[in-house]
Amino acid sequence: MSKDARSDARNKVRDAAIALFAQKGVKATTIKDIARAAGVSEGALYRHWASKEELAAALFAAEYTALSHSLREAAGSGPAPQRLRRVIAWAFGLVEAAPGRARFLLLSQHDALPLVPDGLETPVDVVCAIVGDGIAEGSVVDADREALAHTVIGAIVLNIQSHVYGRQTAPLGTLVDTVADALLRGLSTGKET
Amino acid sequence: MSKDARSDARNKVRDAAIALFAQKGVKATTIKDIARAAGVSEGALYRHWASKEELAAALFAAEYTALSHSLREAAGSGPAPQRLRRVIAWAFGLVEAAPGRARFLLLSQHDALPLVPDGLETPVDVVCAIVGDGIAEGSVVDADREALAHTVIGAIVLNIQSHVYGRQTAPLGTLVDTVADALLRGLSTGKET
Amino acid sequence: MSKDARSDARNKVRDAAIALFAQKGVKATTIKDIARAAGVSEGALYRHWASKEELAAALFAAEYTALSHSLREAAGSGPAPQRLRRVIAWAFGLVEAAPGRARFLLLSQHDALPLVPDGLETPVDVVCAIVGDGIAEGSVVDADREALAHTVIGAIVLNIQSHVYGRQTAPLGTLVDTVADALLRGLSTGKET
Amino acid sequence: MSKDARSDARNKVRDAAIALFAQKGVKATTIKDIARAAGVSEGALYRHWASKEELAAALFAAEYTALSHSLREAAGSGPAPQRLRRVIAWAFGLVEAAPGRARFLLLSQHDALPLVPDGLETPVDVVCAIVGDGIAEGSVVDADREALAHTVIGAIVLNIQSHVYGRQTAPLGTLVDTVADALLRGLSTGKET
DNA sequence: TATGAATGAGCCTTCATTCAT
DNA sequence: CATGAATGAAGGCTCATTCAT
Repeated sequence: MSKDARSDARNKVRDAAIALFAQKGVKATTIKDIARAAGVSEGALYRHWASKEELAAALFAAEYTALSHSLREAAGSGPAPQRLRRVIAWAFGLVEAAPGRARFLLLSQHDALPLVPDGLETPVDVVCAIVGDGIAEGSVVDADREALAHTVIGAIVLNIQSHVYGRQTAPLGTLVDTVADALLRGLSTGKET
Repeated sequence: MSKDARSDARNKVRDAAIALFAQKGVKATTIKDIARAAGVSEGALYRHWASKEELAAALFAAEYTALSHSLREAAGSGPAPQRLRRVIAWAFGLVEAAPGRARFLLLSQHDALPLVPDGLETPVDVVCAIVGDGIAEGSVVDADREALAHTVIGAIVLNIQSHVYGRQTAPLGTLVDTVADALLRGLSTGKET
Repeated sequence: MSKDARSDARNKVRDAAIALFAQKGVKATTIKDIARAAGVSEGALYRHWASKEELAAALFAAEYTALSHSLREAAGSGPAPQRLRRVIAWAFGLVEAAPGRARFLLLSQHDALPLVPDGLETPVDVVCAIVGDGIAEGSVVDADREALAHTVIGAIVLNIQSHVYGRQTAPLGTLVDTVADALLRGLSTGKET
Repeated sequence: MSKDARSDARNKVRDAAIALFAQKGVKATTIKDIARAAGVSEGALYRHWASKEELAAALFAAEYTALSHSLREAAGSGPAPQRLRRVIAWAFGLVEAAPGRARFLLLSQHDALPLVPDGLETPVDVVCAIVGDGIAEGSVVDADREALAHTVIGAIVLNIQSHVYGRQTAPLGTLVDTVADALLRGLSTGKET
């Protein structure tokens, strides 16, 4: 079906673009690069996205919100500290399962973050919400919700970054507890709901 | 004096370039942009740096190592937890004192970090060293030094980022204790040396 | 047909470039010059050649080897002195038939000769071979083959040059016998095989 | 004396420029190259010549006419064939004594020849005159003077070129007789005056 | 509809020339 | 006078985008 064919092209382009953007950055990746890697023509690309920049923005937004959903799902339910631990574990797991996607999100954030539309739920929102829940339920210390959430996210992101850039050689999986313990010891009140 | 004039040109270019790189990134900033903003000719730039890439790398390396030195100085001496708290306070202070520099370091890291020569001491090294000292002296929990250091750095960086991008509206100064308390509660053993 | 269009572009560029290189030399001819003269865009040029230098080298190599083949054909067979006379006649004829090509070969030789790949047969090789044959068959004096060949080629080239530069106003056609007689009287043994 | 100092600068520039022009061609040699090699400032150059092109033209014209004088002197007197033989010997000798100058004359001729003012005596004129004398005195065959002269000059130039470009490995000195014999056998009537 | 050749604005860089010191 | 930093036009080349086929 033509619909499927089109979807195929979209997917091939999406995967190729993410991989290339992750390797070289958006600016350094050319339309020709993407088209060749995806096995489509350069013109075909413009049938689905209006420009290279829009492609990057759309891809980033999609990955970014997909990440939010996955994170929310991975967090599950229960007391906030437990949910945060699961978030950390899941994030570290993602890098090992899909390093290209992780690198893409990392590398493109400064280019693309400003282009993400306002209403969408972001991974930051997800963690903020969990922290907010924790404060409400008394399991997380009562402090600036955003500040605590960014503390958690920062810890995750930088550990991932150091792994991706090769400074951290220990497998991320082995660090989940180290990071989560340190973080949760800092954020938790110790009281369970 | 010609010496001063030369320094002036260098400094004007440096400041203009840092501001522009911070606004738009290295790739999106043109030589013409920099020359115009600095009030010098395009050619003049090549008397001081061999290429745009080298300019970016030199600027980044200089700021990056200056940051390391400042961080080390700001940390002072004493038990690691106290030194880390001072690092956090200093970093948050820097953003309010020199937002352009902070944005430059944040935005250029993915472009320029790979170009920083190997031997130099980085801000990451500084924090790692402090954490390492803390572990040695028993004031910091005994865990992967890099992971803990990146947890601290990530917390700092992401809080700065959220401030720079306007998500966090509270002045960073008011968040020092929130972030430091959470982090240090997580990292400290409670034992002082 | 697209195939023809492509060939057209290549040919238009080739002809324009040869003419311009012949007028001003490779270095002094700009890509813009060529594109304008050929009626194509500047970028189009890079679809066929990787750089201006490669364009010049490819064009020169093609003309240079085409010249070799023509020379060899024009020489025909028979005793070396007769073949050399035909070479001279043919070379002088070429200048009148295609002065642009001749000028191009003359003007570009210092720029482009070093870029011609080693294995190719050059016009110099052709004349050397004829002289070598002549020595072997006893129709040419027994002396350094290269030196004799360059004597012949030099006589041809300089007469062409003086014609192209307007010093020699007599039509080259009328000089074939003058030059050939002088040269062959000098090279021949007088013995026919 | 300042006059001497100026002359020194002129000479240093001249020698450096000739060497560089001979190595890389006029276009590829920069003012900075010349100034550095000559040990003078870039601005100093403009005190003696109005532009790089004028420098090249002046240098070429000077070498070109110096060559004429040397050639005329070297030719000496006597029957034309003997004088031509001395011309050949002298030219081949020059290449071994001053290869830079020879290369410069060879390489720059297409760029600079059109700029040589009309009235000056050129090496071509010198040979033409000798050939003309030869015809008048009956020692050279009665044919187009220019054509015969260019035959001689071409033989010289191409043999030098093949030597300079490394195709001819035999020392030029050993080829004087080969080339001169062939040429003079072709041009002479055999009658001495 | 898909293709990929063509376009041309714009980029980085060079370098002849000028001129303040 | 000599110097060499500054200028800025111009060059070669790239690449996002368009459009004829």
